[in-house]
Amino acid sequence: MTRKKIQIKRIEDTAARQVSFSKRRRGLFKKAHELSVLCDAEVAAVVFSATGKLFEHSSTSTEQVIERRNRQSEKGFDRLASTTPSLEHQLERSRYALLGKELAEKTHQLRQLRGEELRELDYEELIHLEKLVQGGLSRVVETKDERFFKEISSLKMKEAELMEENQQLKQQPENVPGRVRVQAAVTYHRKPSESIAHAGSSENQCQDNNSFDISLRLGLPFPNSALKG
Amino acid sequence: MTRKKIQIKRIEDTAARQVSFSKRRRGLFKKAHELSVLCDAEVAAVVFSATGKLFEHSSTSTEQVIERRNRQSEKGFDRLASTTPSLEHQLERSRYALLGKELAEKTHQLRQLRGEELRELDYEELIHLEKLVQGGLSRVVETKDERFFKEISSLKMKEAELMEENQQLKQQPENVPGRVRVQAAVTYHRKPSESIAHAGSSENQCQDNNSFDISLRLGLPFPNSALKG
DNA sequence: AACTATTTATAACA
DNA sequence: TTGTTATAAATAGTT
Repeated sequence: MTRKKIQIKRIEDTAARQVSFSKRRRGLFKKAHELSVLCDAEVAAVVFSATGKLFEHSSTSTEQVIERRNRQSEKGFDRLASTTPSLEHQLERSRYALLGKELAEKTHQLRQLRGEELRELDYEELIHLEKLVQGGLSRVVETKDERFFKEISSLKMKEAELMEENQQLKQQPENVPGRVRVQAAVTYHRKPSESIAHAGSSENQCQDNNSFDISLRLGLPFPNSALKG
Repeated sequence: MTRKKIQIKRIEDTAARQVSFSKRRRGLFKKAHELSVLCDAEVAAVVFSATGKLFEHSSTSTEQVIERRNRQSEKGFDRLASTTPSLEHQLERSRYALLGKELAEKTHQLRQLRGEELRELDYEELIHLEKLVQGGLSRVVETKDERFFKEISSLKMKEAELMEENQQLKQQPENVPGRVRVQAAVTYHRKPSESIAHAGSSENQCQDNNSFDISLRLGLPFPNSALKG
């Protein structure tokens, strides 16, 4: 809160959000530390970044604080736990339920972002959702165009290089040490004329060009997942 | 840290310590809240006072955050695994793992729909994603405009009805059986003239109109969830 | 609980 | 990322 007062709502700019996250996380942990020391308290703070990374700070150990918290809040549950199958089982059950809840929530959010299940949203919420989706769309388009532009430039550069090379080769028709390079140039030149017959010429070219190989998909944790459902 | 700088060490004066505890605890929770909202993070803070009282704050639920933390380090399973690898347990564990995988996938999809983590998508996938988001946006806008239009029409109809009613009443100034309706009409007529003095006349009118009550939010399964993150 | 004089935290910028 | 700085926010001591 400086240089300018900000509203407490999601920071849309990704870079700024990440910077803020780092700084504020440090700030939070410092405050937690001070509280524990100054006031003789036991404090634990657990933070997950938007990317799912875990950060934690604790005056003792997070385990210990969680354990103490469980003891504190459970009290009446112990008797029930001993009667039913096993404590472990119950724990697992509740963890499972919690996970299911999270999953349901995320599924619901997904559907809303895709423009479904909007009946339950009021006017203001719809406007907010629109802004959210609009923001997402902008970023997608931006990324797409960026990549498009890069690939175009890369292709143009390569084209220019090859044309120049060919020009030089034409000027010295019978040059023995340059033979291999001549073949490469010829291969390149043949392709476009071939592809008039086929439809997907640009895609074929892509496969020939290493810098154009965008099959990062093999490294995807969830290949194409966002696109299919 | 004011009036005088203090050292970060246990405050010896009991009263001062308690006051500081209250103030700083609130401060910590506020910071935790801000971090979660601004940076789209999941945050939980657990505090035990020196007297053993438990305070906690969490962007979602403390349970959920603790659970996620367990999942993250995947140490939660180790305990179970070391005890009884019964068939039942194994089944449950695999179901749990499956659920976790789904959750991770959905989380990832959500981020992509919001225009993040796009690096791993190739050009075609980006185009597909763009269409998807565009479709969602269209539906959101459509729904929003539909609702807007409905409310406008409803208001206009109401206005027309009332105007007609007033017109009729003006033509028969002293009509005994119509007395109740005259009062209603007069009430309606007085409002706008009153509201010249006040500023927010339109808002006041809205509150009078049931069809304009858009507080469906109370029925939301996950209130605002899709909109906040 | 309020009030402020200060210290701290931090948003924007570099 | 790391640092700087102008300003907002938190809060120690006080009432």
